Amino acid sequence: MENIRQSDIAKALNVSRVTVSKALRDHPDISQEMKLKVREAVEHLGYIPNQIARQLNAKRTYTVGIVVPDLENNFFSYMVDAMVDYATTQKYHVLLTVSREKQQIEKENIENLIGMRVDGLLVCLSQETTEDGIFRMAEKRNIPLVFFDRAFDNLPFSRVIFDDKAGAEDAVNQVIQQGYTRIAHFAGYSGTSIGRRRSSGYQEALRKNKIGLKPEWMPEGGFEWKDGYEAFRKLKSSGQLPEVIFTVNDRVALGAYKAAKEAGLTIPGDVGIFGFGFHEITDFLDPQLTVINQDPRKIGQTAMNQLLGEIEGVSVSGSTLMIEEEFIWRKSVKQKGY
Amino acid sequence: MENIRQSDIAKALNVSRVTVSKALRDHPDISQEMKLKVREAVEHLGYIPNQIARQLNAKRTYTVGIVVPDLENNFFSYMVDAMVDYATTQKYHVLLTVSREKQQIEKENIENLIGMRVDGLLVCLSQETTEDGIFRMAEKRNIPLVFFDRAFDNLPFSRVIFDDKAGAEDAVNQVIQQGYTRIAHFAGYSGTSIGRRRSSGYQEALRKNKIGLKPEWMPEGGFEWKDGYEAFRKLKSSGQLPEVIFTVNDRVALGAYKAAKEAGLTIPGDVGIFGFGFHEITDFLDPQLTVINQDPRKIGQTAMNQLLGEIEGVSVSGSTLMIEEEFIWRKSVKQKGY
DNA sequence: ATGAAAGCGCTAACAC
DNA sequence: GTGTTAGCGCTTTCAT
Repeated sequence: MENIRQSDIAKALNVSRVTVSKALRDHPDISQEMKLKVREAVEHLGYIPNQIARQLNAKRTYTVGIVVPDLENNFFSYMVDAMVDYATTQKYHVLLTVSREKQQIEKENIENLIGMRVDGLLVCLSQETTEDGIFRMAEKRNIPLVFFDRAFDNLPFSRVIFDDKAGAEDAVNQVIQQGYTRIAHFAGYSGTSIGRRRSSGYQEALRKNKIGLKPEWMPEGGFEWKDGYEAFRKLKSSGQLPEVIFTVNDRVALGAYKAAKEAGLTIPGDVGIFGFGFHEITDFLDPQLTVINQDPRKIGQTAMNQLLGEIEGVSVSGSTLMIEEEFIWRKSVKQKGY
Repeated sequence: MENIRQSDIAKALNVSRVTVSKALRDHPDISQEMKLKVREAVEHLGYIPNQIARQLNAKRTYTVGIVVPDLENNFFSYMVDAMVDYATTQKYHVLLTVSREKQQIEKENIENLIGMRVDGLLVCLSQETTEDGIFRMAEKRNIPLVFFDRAFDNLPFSRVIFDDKAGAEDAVNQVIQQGYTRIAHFAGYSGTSIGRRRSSGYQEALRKNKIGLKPEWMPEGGFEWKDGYEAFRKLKSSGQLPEVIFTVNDRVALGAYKAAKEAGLTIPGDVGIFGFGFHEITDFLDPQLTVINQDPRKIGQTAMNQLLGEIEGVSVSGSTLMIEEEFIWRKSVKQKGY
């Protein structure tokens, strides 16, 4: 059985296709009797409207495109989950693409999605991305676009991002209030805005508390557990171990745990560790990670909501929405109790 | 700037729209000179073909629909990641939906995707699903569909599933070969095919080794960490602790770890634990989990490959593809060294 | 080598 | 109340 069309129903009922079209959309033109007949035929024949045809006509697809760097990272999969959830409640469809952290793939994804005539775009920049050409062209085409989690600063699109600087500063400050002064930071890359914001919160907290910065305590590396592992080993072999390490994310914290344990050090006894993070993994770390908690669902929901708002013309583009973070004390940093 | 069309290019070049259409698709009819001109104009005007119009005409969308129970579960997000990856290399788009483990939402998702005229469907059944009506209708409509990870047995669609029975049987057998006889199984739900297959592999291994089954050592509960936690506590308070526990998945293992540690028991000294699992979490468990390793990317890749094959008419529907699992000894079960 | 005509399935404007 | 006409942007015969 092939797909059946409105005209098939029309033929079966001996009326014109337009009558059917109108009946389906409950147009006042059509009599109740006719509508009933049509509905029966729809049921009986298993008619499902061809959205493609509708979309061509309406010049609208009720579809949004998502470009995400990676879905294996649970952080992103939570965001996408929340986006799909919210889109579905609003009767929008979701076309999903993955950039694999590559600028070139990201660009192709966006072009493909524009070809598919999505009503709007949700993008989280790849770590590589430095060129904004493709975004300029989206701007020219008036395509609603919202950045989430990672964004360009100098483009007229809305952005939904965590308030990392405030989160980091608050956390480091709380740790300092507990009496710590020797606090290192495993900083990811300063080439990314994420890395910069977190580092700047850290530095701000030290500065406000009149604690000097030590470059050797702010090693850059990356965002994976291997990077935390390496950074810890280097720090250890330098003989300059701090009291507490603030890691740029939970994967880096994981690596630091591993290296610390291998070196025969206990957490938090010999060294405390805390960092940005978000989900159940950090509950099961031993000891539980003290964390600046990020809720990826919040960012996903907010971003989709903002985008749909812009599409429907009820929200203004170019907004910056900051998502709050919460510092949660757990076992991996000792509370001295000052 | 609005979207521009082929006719705009045609106007600019003073030729007919058909000439442009042909030039774009490198049709032999058109002169090199003309093609160059067209390409320049495309570049200059920023023309991007309207795929919606193409799709309506071609009666094909080069889009596949995915229905997945949940994206927060890393197990599924890995699968989806692999699917998107593979689809992209084959120039297919992906429409993503999430069923939240609800039969009703799953059904609506499938209807929506059919309305969007996807070329094929990839579905992982929700835990609730018992009715196959919607799948019967997909069958009638000749829509290629491939089940992944969770499937109906009695429908003429292809299925890509882990060979859990073999995996469980092999693992339990290996453990028995190490000299263990007192092995319990935290079994999830026997209402799911996953639960049944894993349990049946466990039972088969015991039977073949002439070890009696003890119902009190095969508690059912669920698939979350709380369930492993509860099951362990019950077992402990019954005073009937086995030497080794085989858990239906890694989350249940996690719960068992937690309960064991709270009870002051060491792993693997007082009790060994192993189970189905797949990703980095199990590397960071302390001790590392001995695991029947499942690779969700394999299932995702294979399922997408099978579906696209069926769409293109080169693969036969109704196939069952079994994905192999690998038993990996790590620290959570002692190898006695027999 | 180029173009005119028709159609993909649906909707909107305007008759009858 | 129901039907006719035209068009969304593109492709595919079939003429010229």
